Amino acid sequence: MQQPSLFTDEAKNLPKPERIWLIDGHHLAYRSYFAFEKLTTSRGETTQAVFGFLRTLLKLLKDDGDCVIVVFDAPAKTFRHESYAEYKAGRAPTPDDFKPQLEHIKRIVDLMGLRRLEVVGVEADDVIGSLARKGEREGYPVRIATADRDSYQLLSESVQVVLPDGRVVTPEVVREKYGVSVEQWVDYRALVGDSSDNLPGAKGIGEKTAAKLLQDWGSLEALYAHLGQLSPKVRGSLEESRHNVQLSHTLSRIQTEVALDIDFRQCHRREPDRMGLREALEGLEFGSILREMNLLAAPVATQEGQWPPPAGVFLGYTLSRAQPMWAELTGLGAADEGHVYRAPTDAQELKHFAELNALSAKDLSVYALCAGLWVPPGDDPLLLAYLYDSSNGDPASTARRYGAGDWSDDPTARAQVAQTLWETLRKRIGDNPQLEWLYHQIEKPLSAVLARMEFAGVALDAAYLSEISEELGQEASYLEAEIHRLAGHSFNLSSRDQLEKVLYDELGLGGSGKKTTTGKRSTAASVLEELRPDHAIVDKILQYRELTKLKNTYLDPLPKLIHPRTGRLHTRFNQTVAATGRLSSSDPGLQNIPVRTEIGRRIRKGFVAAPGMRLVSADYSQIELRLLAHMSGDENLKQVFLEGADIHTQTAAWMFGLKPQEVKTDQRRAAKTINFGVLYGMSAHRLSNELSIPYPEASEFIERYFAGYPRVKAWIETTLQQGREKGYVETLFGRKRFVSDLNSRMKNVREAAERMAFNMPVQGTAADLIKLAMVQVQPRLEPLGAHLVLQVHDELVLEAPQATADEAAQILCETMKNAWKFDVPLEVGVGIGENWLEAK
DNA sequence: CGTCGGTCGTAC
DNA sequence: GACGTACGACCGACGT
Repeated sequence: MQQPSLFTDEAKNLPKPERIWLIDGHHLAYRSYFAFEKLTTSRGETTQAVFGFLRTLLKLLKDDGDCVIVVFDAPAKTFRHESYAEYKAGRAPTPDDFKPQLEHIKRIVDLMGLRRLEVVGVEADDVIGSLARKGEREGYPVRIATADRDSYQLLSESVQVVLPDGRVVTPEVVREKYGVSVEQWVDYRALVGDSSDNLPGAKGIGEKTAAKLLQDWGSLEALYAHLGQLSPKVRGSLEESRHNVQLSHTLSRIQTEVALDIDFRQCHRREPDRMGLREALEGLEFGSILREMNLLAAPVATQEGQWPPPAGVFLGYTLSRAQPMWAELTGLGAADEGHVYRAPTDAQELKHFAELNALSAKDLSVYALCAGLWVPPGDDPLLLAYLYDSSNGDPASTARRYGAGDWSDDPTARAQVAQTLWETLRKRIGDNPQLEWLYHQIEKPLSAVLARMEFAGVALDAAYLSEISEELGQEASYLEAEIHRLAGHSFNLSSRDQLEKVLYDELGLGGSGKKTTTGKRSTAASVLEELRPDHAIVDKILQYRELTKLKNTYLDPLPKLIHPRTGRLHTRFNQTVAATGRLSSSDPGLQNIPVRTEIGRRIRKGFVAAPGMRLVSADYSQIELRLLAHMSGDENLKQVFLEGADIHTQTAAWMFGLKPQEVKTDQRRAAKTINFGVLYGMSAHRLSNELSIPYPEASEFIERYFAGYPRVKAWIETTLQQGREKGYVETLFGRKRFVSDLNSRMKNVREAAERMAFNMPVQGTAADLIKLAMVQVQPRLEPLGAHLVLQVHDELVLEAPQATADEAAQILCETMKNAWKFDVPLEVGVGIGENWLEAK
């Protein structure tokens, strides 16, 4: 597909360019910085000014742009000049992340073969003004690309301004829109002013008045010469603002007589440096611009091939809805290098393949299972993209980011995107053996395990859940009536805004002073807990909240999601969502089924084994702390686990310098809270709340904790150091998470980034581990007629025939324990039951 | 009428 | 002065 491009080879050295383009580089970049939505690379580098600049430039030039001069302010400037420029720009000093972007822009301008011009000691405006006049004198049509309205003074028969949105401004446009001639433009600007350009103008004189005055009197000079003949109001304003008007006039006036040694005949565009451009744009992750500039490897002319295709193709497909268990196939196609294949829209066509290579291959595989076929997912470029950078997970934005094309609704186009993305990412990952290993040993085989789990689903006792729902519903409506009575009127209890008014305004409760992010007074449970003694209504509200939460989130929705054909509940296990490498579960999410409260546990009982079967649940004990022990190498922490001691008691012993048997319950409780909190970066503030102890004491506890486990502290520091230097942190197996903001100067931003950064390696290694266990255990369950049904981060649930349940439990437990060898042993708790609660 | 950000609450 | 990772219900503002 040949399309007009900036980079076709047609731009030969012609004797005389047809048109001169003058690009206000600095101004367009600066405007893009603010006008475009914030954009960063996966490494956290801000890029929207570069992106916006290029987008605008490409749009404006299209294929017309033989002689293009991009003008920037020269770096060597006097202090006076700089403050003057900033005054003129009317903005705060340039943001820190703008300058690096400007450097990218300049480099790219050079790589594109455009003429870049910086004249020391002359502002870009004045360079452009002088070039425009020069071009005009020499008989060229001139176009100036800028958003700066001061440039209108340069307009003439042959000089036009093009705004970033593509609109062309001519003298007629100015006359029509503003009612003044271009010769009057500077005077007009001086009168009206412009707050965004920080031109003060004349107080009280707006666009209409200014235009009228200039129409009547011709010029600013004439106005001031005839002040006596003006209305008192206008005269007063002009006199009072004389200084500002003069200043605005000076600031707006663009120099046009700067002598510049430029020969437009020498400004023809040079051949772009394609390799350099490609590298630069890839580094910036501008996939869409790479495509637009036709910089990607020339796509081999695609031919229509005969269906069925040879093995090894990538499939593209569309489903009627996102949940494959509930979807119909609406389109199917395939692509390899050089061919596309259109397929009949029929699941049976998938029989042609031993495995399904596709973007989101697991979904297609699950769909195939619904249609009675088991074809495991094969290669999935999205899994590679996710390993390459765990912020990649959705097909559309990933395809765009790496220049693999638009994620359209056409199945063959999707297949081509899959093919392209696969090639691109394979190259990028090629030199990283850990990511290769994660792909081949974990993510790819795991996708097949997950497909079967999703299709297997889990049985639900709907009648039992509906009984609970009924009971909770009655209890809730009783509580609601009571709450309305205590409040003195009825209101929507589900509205936290209305509740806020009732509690704090009408009933005058004090509150903890805790505010939400938007400044409202919080009604969260932790706040209400403190208010409980102050008014009887509070306890009722907390109860009401618990009941309706469980009813509305679990009891009522879950039975509706039972599949009519299987009679079971089928969650989706998302493999490319969580930033740490964990799985997520949705439609419905089954990784947050209640268990902590009594009613919560009743809900868990509703998850049951099929008749004649048992549920087996196995969970890692203290997995993250064990991995922390291994990864930090802390001898004390390792010793706790090597000895099989109680981690919380032993931690208290380290902290308080006691023997384990001397540890008091409060001390153990404190240690337990810190053990849980340390990996999340819990603050002393939070700890003092949690334990109801004074802040200094909480602070001291944390110090003692790190004193007891010195290498833990060191490991956190090392991890953060790596994050700051490399831009990413990683798990034991090399799964990466890029974390920006570790070098932010804003304390709260930086510290939030730090908590993410040192949490990920531990949370992510735990995720790697259980995924590995899942891949290992799956084939061993098959002979027993058992199969996995759920994964909840550190827990696996399987369903096994009653006869083999014990053996399945044993295998599950052993596989989890031995999935990988660490410096500390892994403990796994296991249980068997007719429902999930019993099994745990 | 749908979408989306904010708030809240479940899990690990 | 915010404790990491998710999903999802509900409200209310906003756009069609």
